[in-house]
Amino acid sequence: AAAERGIDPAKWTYENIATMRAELQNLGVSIDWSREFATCDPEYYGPQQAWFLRLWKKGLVYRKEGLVNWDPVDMTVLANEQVIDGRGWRSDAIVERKKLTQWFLRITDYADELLESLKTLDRWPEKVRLMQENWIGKSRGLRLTFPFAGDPPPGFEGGVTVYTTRPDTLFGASFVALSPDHPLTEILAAQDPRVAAFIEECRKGGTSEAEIETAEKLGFDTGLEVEHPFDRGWRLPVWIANFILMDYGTGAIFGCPAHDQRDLDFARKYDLPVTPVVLPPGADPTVFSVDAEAFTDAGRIYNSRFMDGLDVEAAKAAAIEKAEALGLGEGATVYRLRDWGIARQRGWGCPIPIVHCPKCGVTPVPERDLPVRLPSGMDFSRPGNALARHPTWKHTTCPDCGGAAERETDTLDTFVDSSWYFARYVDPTAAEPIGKAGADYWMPVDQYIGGIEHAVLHLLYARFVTKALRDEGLLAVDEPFAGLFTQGMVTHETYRRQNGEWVEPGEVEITSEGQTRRARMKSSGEAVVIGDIEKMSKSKRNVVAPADMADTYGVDAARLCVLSDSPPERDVQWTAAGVEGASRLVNRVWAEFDADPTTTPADPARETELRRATHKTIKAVTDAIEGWRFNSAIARLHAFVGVVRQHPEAGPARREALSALARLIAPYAPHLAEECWQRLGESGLVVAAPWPAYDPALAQDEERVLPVQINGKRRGEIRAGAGASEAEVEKLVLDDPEIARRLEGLSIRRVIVVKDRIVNIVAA
RNA sequence: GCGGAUGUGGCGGAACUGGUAGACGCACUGGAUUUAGGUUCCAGCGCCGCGAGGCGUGGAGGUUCGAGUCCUCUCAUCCGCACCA
Repeated sequence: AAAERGIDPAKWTYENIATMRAELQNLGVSIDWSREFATCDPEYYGPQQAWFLRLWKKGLVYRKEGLVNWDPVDMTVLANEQVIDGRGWRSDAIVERKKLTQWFLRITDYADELLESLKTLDRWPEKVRLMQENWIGKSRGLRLTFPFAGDPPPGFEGGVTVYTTRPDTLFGASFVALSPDHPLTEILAAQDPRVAAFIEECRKGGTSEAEIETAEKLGFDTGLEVEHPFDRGWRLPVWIANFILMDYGTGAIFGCPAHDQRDLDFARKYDLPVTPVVLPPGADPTVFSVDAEAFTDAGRIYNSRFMDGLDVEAAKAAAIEKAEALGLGEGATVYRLRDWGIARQRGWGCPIPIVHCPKCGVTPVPERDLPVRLPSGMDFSRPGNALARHPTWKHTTCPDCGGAAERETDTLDTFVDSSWYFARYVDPTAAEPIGKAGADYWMPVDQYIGGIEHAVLHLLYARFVTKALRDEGLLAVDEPFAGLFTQGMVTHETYRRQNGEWVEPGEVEITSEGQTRRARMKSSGEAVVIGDIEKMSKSKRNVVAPADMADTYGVDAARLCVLSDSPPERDVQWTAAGVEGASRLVNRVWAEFDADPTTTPADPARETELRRATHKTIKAVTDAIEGWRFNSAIARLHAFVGVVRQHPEAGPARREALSALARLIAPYAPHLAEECWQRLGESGLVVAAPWPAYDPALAQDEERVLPVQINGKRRGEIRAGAGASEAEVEKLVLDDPEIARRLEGLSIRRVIVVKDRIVNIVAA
């Protein structure tokens, strides 16, 4: 964003922060600003570098080759988001998957704990725990080696080792397939230009799993053959296939087309055999066949020699036992979770505090020399790493030998920044990365709030970093967030100029002609393309701030409007419609406090009526807030104001009602509430006043209206006292002339009375 | 492709554990106040039907005295898929 505007990213970032801080303050959001920091402050990323080095010394940080999106025209690494349909967003060149030495954090060392301690997070949404469980993807299976028929290819030892979660289907194998990134594939590519060409074909396009998994399946028959581990006379062809990920399992699979859909698609395309070995319950083994759809459910094993007749689970165990006895495999636990690649080739980020010395190798910067600061004057006008091409920054001396050396020019993924900031808030100026006294007092975070889009990555990284820092003695908790609430996405229409540039909604003027809506730039009149409704994001620029609404209607109306629209966990399409209603509520509330009450003496029945409404409202609003149903709470306040207005008589009931109203509305409309509180003659601030309590006896009606159904259809209603017994209610129903008329000619089979709820008569 | 959600009037949504579907708000319609417009107030407002009544919670089945809610299948949309963060 800064490069697009030709300004320094630091300036851009701090200006944005200032804007947002002003907006939050204007909205009256209660934040302890004394603890504020930015993750791009050296005072923050310095301590981050300190713990990074501690993890490095511990072996939790390491370097290995990883795949990146490479734009061959701009000669730069692209983020997945910058790869559109396999092409670079600026250059439009076909992106290649390229290997680069990268920095990684060993999150997989914590895979089991990350999975197990999900169970302790009882104040997290079930769906998030489920998504994390699936993401970690623990599976029990078999690691199994298929020996080569004949000698292995030159330069390669042993056979092809695959991992499978379905060893029960081994007799349905029809091929073995390697990832294009498998070591054997690379050896073959060096020997055979056709293999090299095939790999090159496979590497076209981005690195994202979605892209790889939805790409058309491509295969290459290497001509090599392996022996089936359970029948050495049975030979299987070795293919290379683009849908096999090097990062999962062993980077090689055996294909069982009858019982795996991807294998089946592959087998159909390349005309490989399809042999069913799991018989669906009730199917006839002489007739059953697999056509276009693989059978992946449980059944009975057949066509499988020593496993015949077993169920799927028993056969898995039998196959693992057999493989172990043969010395060709062993039962294995495998995780889908991969180590976390944290290096970015971007100038604007936390520098990795490492020096590369020609003599000493990879050398950490001593703690006394931290923070390693970003230089000023980086050139962001071209794509690529501005830090790497800075003229002087990287040249330094080796902290160990004192000889000439170069700094690491990769920076840390900003996910690292966001994985521990909450622990820095406990003491933002502490000398240690995390102030102990503060952490002991504040951690874990009682209630964390974030968008559902963070369900896996951010929340998993933060959990991992917490555990890693705990093991370093920097934290004493196992989990960072005791409670989690996931907000829905706020979405808005997107707009693009003719040149493809995203445009902010504020710059666009919309006109409607009947059904068609057109958009154009307010400034130039240039036609703008109206795009999809998507989550608000900086990159798509479809962000709207509530500030405009506050300017027109006041902050309290804006707050009420935002909160009353929909429950917070649900996605919302941003609209200013509804702010009128919020504004009216503010005015109506004030009108009640501002009005001179009538001096008519209060009628006891009306007093009670108002008191009941007050106590019911307190209960409903309190319950709604505790259940995060802010929209329902506001609906109840709307209704309550109407009742208060119907009871203008001065008296204790009205005073009780107004006192409750001021306190109940305070979280939503704090400025209004304080004015109302003062008008009541109360001292102090309403935010400091106790939350109103309700009397349970007053918070319910004395009498209930029970609908009466006949055969499930509503046919009338009766009035009964609250808590009336089934017998009492049944008598009232049967005595009701209207019900009796309805039942003429019918005989009653059964009367179902649900206390205080409903009556249903089954009659024929 | 895989994982997770969501789907209710013209619109945002309500309905806590299976028990009156549509609270509350927006929009709209009519009326009162006003010279007029706006504000404010009152009333109406799921669909079909003159009515009795019938039909209605994406679609198709099922369980139940009773289903928006539970089960099976299905469709659509959204979020995530490891370099947007």
